[in-house]
Amino acid sequence: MGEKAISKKQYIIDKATEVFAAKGFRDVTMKDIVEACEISRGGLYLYYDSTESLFLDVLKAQDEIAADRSKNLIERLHVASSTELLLWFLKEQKKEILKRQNSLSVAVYEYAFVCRQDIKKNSFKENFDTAGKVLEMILNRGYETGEFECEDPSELAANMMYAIEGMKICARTMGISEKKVDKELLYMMKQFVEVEE
Amino acid sequence: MGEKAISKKQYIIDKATEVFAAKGFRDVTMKDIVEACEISRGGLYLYYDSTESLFLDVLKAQDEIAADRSKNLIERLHVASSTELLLWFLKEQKKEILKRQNSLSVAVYEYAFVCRQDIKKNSFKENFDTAGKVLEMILNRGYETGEFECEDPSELAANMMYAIEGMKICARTMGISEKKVDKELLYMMKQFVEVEE
Amino acid sequence: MGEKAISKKQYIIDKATEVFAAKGFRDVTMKDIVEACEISRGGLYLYYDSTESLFLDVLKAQDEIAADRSKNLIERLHVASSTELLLWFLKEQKKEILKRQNSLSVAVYEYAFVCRQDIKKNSFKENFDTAGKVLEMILNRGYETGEFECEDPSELAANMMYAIEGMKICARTMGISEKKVDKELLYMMKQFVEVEE
Amino acid sequence: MGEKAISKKQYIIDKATEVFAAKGFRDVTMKDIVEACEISRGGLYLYYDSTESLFLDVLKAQDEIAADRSKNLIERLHVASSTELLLWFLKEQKKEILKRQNSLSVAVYEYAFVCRQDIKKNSFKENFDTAGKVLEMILNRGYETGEFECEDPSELAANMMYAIEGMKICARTMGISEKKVDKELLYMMKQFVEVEE
DNA sequence: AATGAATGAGCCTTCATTCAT
DNA sequence: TATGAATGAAGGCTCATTCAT
Repeated sequence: MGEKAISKKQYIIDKATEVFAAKGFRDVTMKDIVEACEISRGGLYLYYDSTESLFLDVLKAQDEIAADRSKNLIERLHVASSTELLLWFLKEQKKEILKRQNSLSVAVYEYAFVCRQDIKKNSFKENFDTAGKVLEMILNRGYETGEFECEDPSELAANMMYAIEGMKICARTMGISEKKVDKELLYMMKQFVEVEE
Repeated sequence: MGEKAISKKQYIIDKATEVFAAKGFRDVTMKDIVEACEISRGGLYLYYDSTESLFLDVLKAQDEIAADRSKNLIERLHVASSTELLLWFLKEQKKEILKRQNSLSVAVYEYAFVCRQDIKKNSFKENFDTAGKVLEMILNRGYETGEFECEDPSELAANMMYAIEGMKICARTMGISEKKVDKELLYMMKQFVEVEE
Repeated sequence: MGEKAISKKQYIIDKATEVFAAKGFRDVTMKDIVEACEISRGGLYLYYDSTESLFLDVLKAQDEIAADRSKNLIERLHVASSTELLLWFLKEQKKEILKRQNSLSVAVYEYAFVCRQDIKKNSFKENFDTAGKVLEMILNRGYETGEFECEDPSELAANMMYAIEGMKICARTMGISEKKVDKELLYMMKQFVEVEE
Repeated sequence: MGEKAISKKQYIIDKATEVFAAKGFRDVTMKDIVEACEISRGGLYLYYDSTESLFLDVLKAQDEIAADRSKNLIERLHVASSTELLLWFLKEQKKEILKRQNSLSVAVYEYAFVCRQDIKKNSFKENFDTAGKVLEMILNRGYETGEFECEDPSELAANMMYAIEGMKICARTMGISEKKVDKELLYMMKQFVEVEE
């Protein structure tokens, strides 16, 4: 594949990302993609032969973006206080929880429900684990510096990640108010850090 | 609608429940239902004119089952220790988290992603809230009897419910081991009750 | 068929007449009839096994009504002036031309387009011919009494009937104003009788 | 739409015209069209998404043909006698009245019964009015040249058009003999022009 | 006579996928 | 590479008609 083909592929991925964010995974047809990209049906098939294969590349691109973010955060680990980092992390999570429109998360959930198990392992778990590891790092450091008071940062991180994931799905299936999210995040923090409200 | 029609409807609901549990919501066609029920296409349309209307009745039937369970539990509130009840509750949740095949939960998630907002409110939130209230009741009682040591049973219940929901969705999207579930449930309990492992 | 059955049949015909008048012929289903009659599907089939056979009986009933009307008119032939009778006749026709809602005429047209040729002959032409004969009678008598000035009452009657039929179909396909109908009817009359406007 | 698509569309219109002429409007299904065109179901939907939209294009094509004919006639207005033109006009009408098979007129009637009022106005009335105007032109000119003896060419034209329309519908609903048509047309002419039989 | 649940043929419509250009 | 017309399988839905009760 030449350079040109690569940039064309990237173009398709970018456009498709918007489509999946707007419509989820199941409702997206090849026609939707074709129209969003303003290319021909046959043209799309030169690069992707199903919405699934395209979505996998969309996910991969998202993974890279997420990985970049983590790297940025990790670099900041030593120039900011753990509390600052934690607040930043939770703020990001809150944003993701409440960002109901134009978020890929519904597409991701939908895809996870139908896709082959082995693919889930590769492309999916990673995202969740990466965030978990970042949180764990923050907690560990806070524990070391004495900012946080927790017995087992690893288990705490897991617990928090599950609760955050729970809020995310609740937001998308039954709605959740910003106030409730704040309350819950605050509750979690109080378990291991002094919070001035 | 006569008695016969009601039992036929119940028959369809039962068969459909299996289908939805096996295939989720989006993949189920009227044809699937027809075949599962071994009736004619037109015959099904006498009772339901879409998979959605049928699914709503399936949910309603599930709600009733869940309501019965809660009632049973509440009746036991005063004959069992709070710790016993809590263990029972978490065992049930664990079962639901790990029951990956033949569970309606994926169908419910999928449906929640596409359905009209007002229906979510009615038929969906309820399920989550009911479980939350049961847990809150148990925690409250444990707090009163001194079995549990928690400051705010209500917020604790919310936190636990979100984490449980998070595990549920993780189990369905990326897999989760029984060991991990046990670990997480144990972690949650340790926060407010002495546990002998 | 017993007396009871006859009256039941008449009941069905009456209800069906309303349905055909409201929906034309093609759009009427056995279900429509069943609902209008508030009887069971099977019950209807005891009497009629298609909308066509039912419609034929509806037409027959209409024919009888029309025949009665003609008889009444013919009896009046000698007690009213021809001009009076002509005016009455045209007034009736005008009513029929403009009565766009709840008229059987669309159903009749629709049926005529699809039905077997031999049936048309029997049940259909009659209606048109009966009206033509009545008009001819009136014209003849007016000619005899010197009220009308026409060379060939028979041909005049045919001409008028065609023009009236033309207005009827135009009213149903493209609309026609009452003013236009009046103008046209007046034009026809002026050809053979003095009209004071 | 490229040139190719236009000619394909024209091809479909041509085949569909035959189908509508043979079966009327209501009985025609997308399947009928597909089979007549020998294309795939999906292929037809590329061009038309209902028998109605297709029929409207069929009508449009017919309108153009009719418009061409009128233009030809009008050009002949000054090179032929009005009597000649009138005879030509009536001959055309007679042809249309008696052409019972493979005529679109039944489809047009049927369509008019079910279509939205505003469409009738546009595509339907026109046909009738165009013919009426042509007739009026002929009559007017015959009046001016002294060939015809009529007081009000406009009203005469209207009267004749209604009678012709009446014959057309009678031909399709109850049958009409050629002899009768001739007799009626002759009768109409005699009212304003000397006819040698 | 009467009921109404049940059947299945038949039409409508969409969409992934192919292929000649 | 790129196009977009064409295909046909698959699912949705309706309705005349039957039949056990």
